[in-house]
Amino acid sequence: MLDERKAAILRAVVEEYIATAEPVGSATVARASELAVSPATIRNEMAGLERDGYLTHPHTSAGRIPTDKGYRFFVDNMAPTGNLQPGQRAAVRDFFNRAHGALEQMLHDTSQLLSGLTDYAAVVVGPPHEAATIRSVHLVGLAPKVALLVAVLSNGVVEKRAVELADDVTETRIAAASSHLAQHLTGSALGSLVAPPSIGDVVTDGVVGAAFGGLASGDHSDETDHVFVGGASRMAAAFDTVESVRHVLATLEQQFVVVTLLRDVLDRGLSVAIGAETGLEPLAECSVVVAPYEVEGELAGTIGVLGPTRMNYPQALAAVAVVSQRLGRHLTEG
Amino acid sequence: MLDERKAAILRAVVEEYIATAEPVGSATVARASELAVSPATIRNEMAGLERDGYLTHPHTSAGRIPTDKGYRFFVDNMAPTGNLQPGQRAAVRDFFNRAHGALEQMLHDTSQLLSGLTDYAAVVVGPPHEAATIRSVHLVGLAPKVALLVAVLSNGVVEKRAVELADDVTETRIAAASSHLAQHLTGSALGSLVAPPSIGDVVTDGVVGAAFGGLASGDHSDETDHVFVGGASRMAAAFDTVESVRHVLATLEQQFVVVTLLRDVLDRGLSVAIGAETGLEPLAECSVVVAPYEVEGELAGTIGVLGPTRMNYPQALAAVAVVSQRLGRHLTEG
DNA sequence: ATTAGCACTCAAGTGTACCGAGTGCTAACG
DNA sequence: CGTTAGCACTCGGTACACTTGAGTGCTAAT
Repeated sequence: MLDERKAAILRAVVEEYIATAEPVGSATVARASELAVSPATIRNEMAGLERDGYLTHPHTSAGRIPTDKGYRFFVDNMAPTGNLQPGQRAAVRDFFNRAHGALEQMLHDTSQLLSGLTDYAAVVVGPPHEAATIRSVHLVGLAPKVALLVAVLSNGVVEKRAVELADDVTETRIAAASSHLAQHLTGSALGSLVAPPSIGDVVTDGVVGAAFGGLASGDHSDETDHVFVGGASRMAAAFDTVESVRHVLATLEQQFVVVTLLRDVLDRGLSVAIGAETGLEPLAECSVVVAPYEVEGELAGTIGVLGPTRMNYPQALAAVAVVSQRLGRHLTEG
Repeated sequence: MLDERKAAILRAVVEEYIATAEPVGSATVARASELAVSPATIRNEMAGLERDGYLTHPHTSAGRIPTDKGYRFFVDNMAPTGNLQPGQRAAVRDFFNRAHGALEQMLHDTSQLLSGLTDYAAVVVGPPHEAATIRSVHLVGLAPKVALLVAVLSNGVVEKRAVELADDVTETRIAAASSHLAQHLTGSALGSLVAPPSIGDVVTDGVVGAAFGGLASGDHSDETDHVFVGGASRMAAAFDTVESVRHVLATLEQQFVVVTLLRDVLDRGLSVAIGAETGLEPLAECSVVVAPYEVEGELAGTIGVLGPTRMNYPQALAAVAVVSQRLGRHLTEG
């Protein structure tokens, strides 16, 4: 553990570097920190911090910049749990008061909100579907050989699956299958479906089977369906080479990877992953701040912010905390 | 109009610049073009081309690069309507044979495909909803004061709208409203809906009205709902400053702008918009290649590719043409 | 009309010198 | 003994001069 003064110096370096993106030298620290000591003393201490792996040196005659470990210490031991600026607080409140309807739109807009608050990219992962129960199921014929299964879930999500039909299934058979499905599936959780019993008619049974299979099998692809990434362009500004931007963008485009990342971080009991801690090569220069949100007391989903390792952690933590909380409350009530 | 030789030289410059991204000089053109003339002659001609606005000069001792006008001429008069590479042809065929079900998933995947073919960003705009007819409508109660209206359209799209209810509308009233809506709206086009007649019960009528209002009013936001942008990270590689990338990204994130852009270009009867022709400031360094696709003979939607002005037009045109055609055919059949 | 020849331009690369920010070390200080 | 002033040292950045070479535009010869 670091002694009092080393910690203060580290904090000063981190805060300064976050603000300016330039290596910070002993003089700057002496000025910025509350410590009434000379730059020389600061230098000695910084040498120690470097030996212990909290700081680095781009080159001999430059100031210090934090390492991942340095950021980690900063976040764990002294992130001031910043508050949002009053204007931002108001923006969040406004946003959630102007309650929009559909869940998916809501999550999408939330990712925009969060990105706007932080000026980084924001990710919002919707509630998993397995837990939700089915409120209604309908099978609708579309074309001669294809029908669409539409299920409305208790959380407001609408799941749809195309169902391939054998040749010339009549409208009435589809209707029969539809009501049979509705009768047996309504009320059960998507994660634990049991196949409806046979109805006697072999054609209808086939339709029911196909439709049911679509619903049950689709589960694994669920996660992919409701991830919303907002403001990717904002985080571009935080990097200085096109290559870095491309790597990060490419990663953000893989929804599955993003979802996994957030879940991983949460599973490890963290709320921040810094640089290599993300476990993803292309995100080596990035940090992620995550928070779960709860609906009706149950863990429902995750939100997160992705920015450069030198992101404004206090601000990002505050934004994520506030938004996750309000989002959860909003979804619980509405 | 350009004489034979000038055209050949312009073509050589454009093709070379597209390939190398470096200003091309008279010697290179003399080597690359079929013309059996000396660099000096080429120089004279290039000076003419520059005077006429087809080429520019980054600086005195550099080669020439095409202007927007130069690209325009190239595209209009001699884009070789390139063919896809055999491997890519096969990839497209494979893609459309492995027909996935739901329309939206399909469009999303198509944007990925197109982006993969061209290595630029791809945009796919789905069919407008107004033309589609309603195949089925259901109103599903979600929470005490909120229900969800779900409409399945003939093109396979599922529209959903949250409907706010007055206090304590009973399940049976919702059911009544649902079947009343189904009875009167099924079969009509989303663009020309007429309000269902009163049913006698004032509460139920209220629910019906609210639901109907949601459907009818939502039209304008339709376009936003089904634009799919794929491979934005790919086009990052084509630019050399982070700023450029950010501008383009930010534009691509505004779905409405993207849709409008594609429609505008098509409305002007173009299939390519180059640089300033896009009409969008942040896309000054970009070109867009678009094509409509038809479902059952009717114009249904648009696809497009967005890349740098020095994009590989023949390739992009070929890719867009093939994909739009196969997409249309696929949607018509399936 | 074409082209060889040539003077000219200018970006990019190279070497040198210098500045200055910042360090690490040492010796003095309280 | 911790702190600090002083100082030599390091090294990236900038400025400048110089060279190189790609490429042009013009002119005069073919």
